[in-house]
Amino acid sequence: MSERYNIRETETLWRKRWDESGAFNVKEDNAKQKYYVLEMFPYPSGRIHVGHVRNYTLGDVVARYKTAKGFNVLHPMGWDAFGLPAENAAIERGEHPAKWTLANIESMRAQLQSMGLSIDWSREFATCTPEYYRHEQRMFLKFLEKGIAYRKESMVNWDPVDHTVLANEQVIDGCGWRTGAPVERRKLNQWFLKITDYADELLECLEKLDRWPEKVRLMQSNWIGKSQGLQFKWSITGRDEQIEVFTTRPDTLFGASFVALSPDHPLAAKLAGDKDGFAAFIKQCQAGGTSEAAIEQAEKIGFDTGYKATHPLLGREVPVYIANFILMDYGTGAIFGVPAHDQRDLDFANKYALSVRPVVLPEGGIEITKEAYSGPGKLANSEFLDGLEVETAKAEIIRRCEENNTGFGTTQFRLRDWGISRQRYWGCPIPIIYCDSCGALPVPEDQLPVTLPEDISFDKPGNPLEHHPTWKNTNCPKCSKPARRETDTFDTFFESSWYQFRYCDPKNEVLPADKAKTNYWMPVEQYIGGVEHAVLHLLYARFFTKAMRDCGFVDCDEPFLGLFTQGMVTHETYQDENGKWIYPTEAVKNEQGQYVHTETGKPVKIGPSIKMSKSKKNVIDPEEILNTYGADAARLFILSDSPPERDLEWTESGIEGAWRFVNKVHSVISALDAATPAKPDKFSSQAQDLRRLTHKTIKAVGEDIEAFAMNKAVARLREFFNGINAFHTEDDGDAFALHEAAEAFITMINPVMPHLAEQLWAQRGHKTMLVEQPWPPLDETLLVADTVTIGVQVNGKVRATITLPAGASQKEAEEKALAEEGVQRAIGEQQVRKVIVVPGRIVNVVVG
RNA sequence: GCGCCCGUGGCGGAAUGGUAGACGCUGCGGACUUAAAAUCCGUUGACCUUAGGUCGUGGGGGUUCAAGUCCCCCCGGGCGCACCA
Repeated sequence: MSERYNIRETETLWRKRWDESGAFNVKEDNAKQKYYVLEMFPYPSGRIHVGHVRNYTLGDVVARYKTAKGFNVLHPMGWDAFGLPAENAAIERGEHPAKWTLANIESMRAQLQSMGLSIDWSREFATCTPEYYRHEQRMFLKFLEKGIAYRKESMVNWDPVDHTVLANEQVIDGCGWRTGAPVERRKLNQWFLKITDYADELLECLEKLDRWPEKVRLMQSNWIGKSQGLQFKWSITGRDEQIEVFTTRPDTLFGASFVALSPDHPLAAKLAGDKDGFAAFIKQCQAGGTSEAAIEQAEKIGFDTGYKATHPLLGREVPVYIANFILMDYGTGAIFGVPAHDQRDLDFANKYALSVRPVVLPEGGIEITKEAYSGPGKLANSEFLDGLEVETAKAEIIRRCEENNTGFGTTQFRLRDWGISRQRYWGCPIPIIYCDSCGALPVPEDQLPVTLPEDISFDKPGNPLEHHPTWKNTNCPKCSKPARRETDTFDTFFESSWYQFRYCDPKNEVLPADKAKTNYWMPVEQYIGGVEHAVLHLLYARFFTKAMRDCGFVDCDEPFLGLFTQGMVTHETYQDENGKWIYPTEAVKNEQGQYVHTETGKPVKIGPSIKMSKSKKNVIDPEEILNTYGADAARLFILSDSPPERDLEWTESGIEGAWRFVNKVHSVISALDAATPAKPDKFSSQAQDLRRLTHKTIKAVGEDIEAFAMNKAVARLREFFNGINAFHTEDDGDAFALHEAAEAFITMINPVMPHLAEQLWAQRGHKTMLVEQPWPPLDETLLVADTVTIGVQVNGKVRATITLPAGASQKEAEEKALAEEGVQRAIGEQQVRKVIVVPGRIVNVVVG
């Protein structure tokens, strides 16, 4: 009979059993259909946060459900173990990054394991080990061979105090996030991956990713930024050089009032290098960093070269400027300005008193002062284009330029090549050797992997590898003379770009992964993670997959067939009477129902539920939750209420409600008779009702999980439980129905509350574990009820409900509906014009 | 500025165009208890004095026998992108 449910003991017991039996360890099996479910792997910060709990619970529900549905499910876990925090810990506490990282992995693994996830831990790896990153070095060299990797000079954010490159997101208000020093723009030799070669494929394949959120596909599409237009040349009066520009609005050529070059354009210095004020102008352009925000705030400034440019079709000269808002990385690094139809050009023209010539006129004409017109209209003041619509004019002018050989129609992308060099220690070494005579050479195959030196010092700013006394010294593989190693390491997004393949064959010493294995497991059917990686990681991983494919490593085009992006976890915020943020654990309700501080007893101000953050202290510690309420309650709560794609509000009452349910399920289900009764020929009506509920729930829960509507699945299960709890057995049929319901219930709560489910399953005398138990079979014939209760409307308003036999005719329904007292009252003196009967749904009496 | 998403009880949220508010949280009432906690039972959209009715899915219009759901306009909130030529 029901005894008190010992959560801690029971949960530990079942985790041990799963572990000992290797319940979640899988291998390729061609007889079974595979299903690969993957959650974004964590950075080993040392402690899991609630976001992890949500992420991995969602994945585990899918994994356990798909396993029960008969799939061969791969559900692995690993560690995204390279990255800055380890170096910061080394600087702050003098602890070696490797030691710090490995210790963090140990504690985080224990925390994750206490969630009871159905993970194949035998496949675990950490990306910071040579066993993992050696394959990256091989891939990189193969990329180099194939022209996918290359080296070039580029502009970067440079922190003058730390002597290191900063990513755009590490620049805050033009200053380094750690040092606070104003960031400089610097030209640096960096390694790049030619993601732009894949721009078209990356864009086109987005259409096929129909199990991705529309939002993410759109973000990637915007990021890739394909645009079509005309690339054509202007002559410079009195010089031989030509200026090539790209435009998406070739139709506005006759509205041109200037040509502008990027300050980084090779022609800029040629045309203006000897002019007064040029050096100062360039310096001004370089100040202020390269972050989007910094660029946006910058005022448009230009430098008049004094030269004029012409185009054969235009027949007049326009001035040539150098302007700070022209990007060298996009298009050709030069433009022609049409102030009337481009806001930036108009701002620039107004500042330098350049002419404004409208050439596209909407109905009724326009006057341009401060706002450019970019809408539709007919061309004017444009000679042979006059009267044409914008699109026709574009085509026409491209045709003319191609005819006179000054230009051609082309496509440009916003996407830029991926700069992968980082001046860091804690990353994968880039396997390159620099020789004064032979240049940059790949590290020979037999010298791979290039491993990080263990004796490393962080006492100087800048790249520790650069400062290492001996590590970078080596000999040229070609001429054997002394040479230097590349001291930069890969961007840590490198590791996460291919880890999905590595799980398929995590111990392979020769290859990233064996093709036979990746061909079996890949692609990932269901990927789950935060939306913050919509363009970064998710785009890199897609690109990497294609690059690996083209280098013969894999036969896969897209890594993730299905993607689910979960919402954030939020919590109320609390402030004490001085406005200081306090932790949720420091606020308690007093007898009057007001929140007060646990120590001072003074009132606490409650703020809105917002994303958990350390600065606002509105965080909860998953370990504490797992210890107090158990994994099942934590999992249940995190799946309840909120749809997974939306933000989830963490509340104490919510987790307590979940905990209550766990205990109640245990006491109620434990108390049921465990014996398996024989199936009788006849069932009482209450038994039929229960069986219908059972099979309705089997259908609904399956559909909900497939649709990621975990909150609905939980609601169905609770409803089902309420039905079981209210049931009183009176005959053999009832016993059978209850037995059927109980076993189905236990099987279906398994994805959500696996420990409790196993415990109840065992208590019912089963010798096999629930992890081997298939999803309960659905009997569709039991879904149909003998009677249906439907609403009766009069002019669309519900006035009564009637209960009819399942196969009742329309006439019966109509008669019964009209016989209802409430219906008659609503009809009153009015004339019945029409009666609409939708069988099994509604009766609507139209009067008036 | 452009694009996308979302507005339903005190709260989180359900609802193939067909009985709005499933399921839960909170609150309230009761049982049990010396008492409390736990547990159990009942109740919980607003308004009208009850039978019963009226109003209710951000606001306004429309389509329909029937609209939270479809269409148009507006308001509010959130997210993404943004000198990309």
